[in-house]
Amino acid sequence: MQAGKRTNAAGKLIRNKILLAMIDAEFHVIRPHLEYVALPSHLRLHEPHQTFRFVYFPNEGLISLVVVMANGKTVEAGIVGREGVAGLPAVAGLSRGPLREVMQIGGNGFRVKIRDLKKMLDFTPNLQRIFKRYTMALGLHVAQTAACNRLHDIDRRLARWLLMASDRVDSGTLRVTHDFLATMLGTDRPSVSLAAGLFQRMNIIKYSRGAVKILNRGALENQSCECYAVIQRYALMSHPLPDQTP
Amino acid sequence: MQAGKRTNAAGKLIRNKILLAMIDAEFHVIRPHLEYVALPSHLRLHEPHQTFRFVYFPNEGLISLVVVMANGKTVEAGIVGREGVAGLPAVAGLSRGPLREVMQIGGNGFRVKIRDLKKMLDFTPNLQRIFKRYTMALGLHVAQTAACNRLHDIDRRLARWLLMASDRVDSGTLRVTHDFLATMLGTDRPSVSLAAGLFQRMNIIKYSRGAVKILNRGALENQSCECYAVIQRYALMSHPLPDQTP
DNA sequence: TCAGTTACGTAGGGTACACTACATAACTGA
DNA sequence: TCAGTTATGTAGTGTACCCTACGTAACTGA
Repeated sequence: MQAGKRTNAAGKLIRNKILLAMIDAEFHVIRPHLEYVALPSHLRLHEPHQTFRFVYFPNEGLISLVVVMANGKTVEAGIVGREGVAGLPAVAGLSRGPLREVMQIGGNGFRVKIRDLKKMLDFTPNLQRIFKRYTMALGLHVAQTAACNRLHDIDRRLARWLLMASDRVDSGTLRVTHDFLATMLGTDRPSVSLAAGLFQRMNIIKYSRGAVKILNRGALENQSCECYAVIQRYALMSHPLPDQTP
Repeated sequence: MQAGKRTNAAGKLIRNKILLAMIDAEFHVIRPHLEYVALPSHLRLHEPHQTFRFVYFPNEGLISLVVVMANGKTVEAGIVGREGVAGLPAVAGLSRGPLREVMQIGGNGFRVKIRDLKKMLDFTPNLQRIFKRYTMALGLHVAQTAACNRLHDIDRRLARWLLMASDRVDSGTLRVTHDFLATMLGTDRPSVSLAAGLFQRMNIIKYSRGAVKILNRGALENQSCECYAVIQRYALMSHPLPDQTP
């Protein structure tokens, strides 16, 4: 069982790394509560200042943590793939949060009611430790992003974002538009088109109507700022537990 | 005792709100490990990518969490006063972090060796809950700061910073230079001087050689962006436990 | 008292980028 | 097939702010 594949009660295969990193004894506690849900692109899992209702464990796809200002401007503070979980403030006991959590790239995943999760947390100390480490690592990720958004120009931030997103969806092709990228990078769409057009002319990426393909990853890493490596480094620190899948 | 003032073993009065929020039974566990230390301005409590050695509970003063880029540019990701604690990644089990933790405004406080703290955490579940909530609240604070640094101009960010700092040191006078403010706001010193000069001509603040005095708090709040209110709101959520001091 | 240091004032050029506007090309559905 | 919608190309203007440079004023210590 330790070495076998995991599924929820309905037999849906689990790919989310947090669920896979749980120890068997505790996984059996959460398993009955794992509801398989489609997470299509642009779906908003949580709106700012609303009460959390679910915690989401994505199997695939990408969740953006976005700050929305009163004037409508937005910028991404963090990013969550199948290595993570969305709805963390609720786990820590904060009923609301200032972030929009939105599917940037679609996929599927599992959700658990906050109430159910809270009831089980006292009996799953190992999961608590996983949450603790992941929360901290995400916080450091957000901090580095904060600095990057202030200090680095659009070209480098775009390169960083593409690399990070690519890592989290395990794919060299990303289904995103310039418009959505602008929302993430805290800039406007023409600025993204300029930066993306530059990379395309350099044969680093290739894109068309909502799909970006990375052609030369090494070159993209050269274009990116140091923030990619920093975030990568501390993201890895959050997964000390062995992946129990074969 | 519940209603009395708290001190460390050497009799030093405790003003840090996390230590004051602990329940008696757990405070007795940590008390012998609380080492009273001076925290003078500009003291670096932790350097990026170094191993954490202590957790700090400031009594007064202000700790800045600063991201330092390879090119030497810096920007503040978060801020900690006597309501909080520095060195959180170590508490969560991450031995290092990308942030510089530096005293922005001097004071005194208590420190605990990471090793000692880790040993006691299993026996202090209530403190664990406090850390969990505070970590999350600080993460949300950092996220909002990230967005603010990207989307709002220097005037508003300066106003926000002065208000936040003033709240955390319980004082209308802040001992900071334009130079240090530039480091925090991720800009250069002349830009800070221009913004500060504007506020001074408006009789909102008054400053001279490293001391800024807030003359008209309401006006400063009007100059600030919404981020001040947002951060304020979620910072308050992190302190659900009654303050046990009279 | 005076040199050295630190903090702030200010100015001018350069640039990234925000904003607006409009054009084109591709997909979509009736 | 064609209108409507969506995604991207591109241009031109304005501006915040970065960068550098240099000046002045206040504090500090010998």
